[in-house]
Amino acid sequence: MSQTIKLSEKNKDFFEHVYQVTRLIPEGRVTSYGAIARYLGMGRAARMVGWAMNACMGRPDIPAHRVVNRLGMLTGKIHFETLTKMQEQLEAEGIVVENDKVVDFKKLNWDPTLELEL
DNA sequence: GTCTTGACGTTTA
DNA sequence: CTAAACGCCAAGA
Repeated sequence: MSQTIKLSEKNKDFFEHVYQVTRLIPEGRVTSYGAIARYLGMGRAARMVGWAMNACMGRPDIPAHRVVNRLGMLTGKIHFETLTKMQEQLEAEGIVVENDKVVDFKKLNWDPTLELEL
């Protein structure tokens, strides 16, 4: 019955939350999937964040290039228009990327739970 | 309805 | 320190 609809709405809400948080990432900063997932209450479901990102592809309003894994590696670059697009966009914002990973990632790490102070 | 895959993260060997 | 397995939730085949 309404269960299916209810679930769909809930999922949509989760996706939108991911989009909003990603959109709130300041320029020159990066965050991790796990951080967003935890902020949304998903805890260890960091994969869902990546899944949501894949659905957000095609939207320039969502800086998916600012979202990297916990190691600061550009794991999602393969889903971009080009493999170098992600790195180029990061460098354009002042983020130094080397060997497909963000330099000083720890310093540039932007955690919504901390910055937004839940 | 079941199995596999997936832009991750943590834990154990 | 490195490598592999498990756990998480969702979607596609």
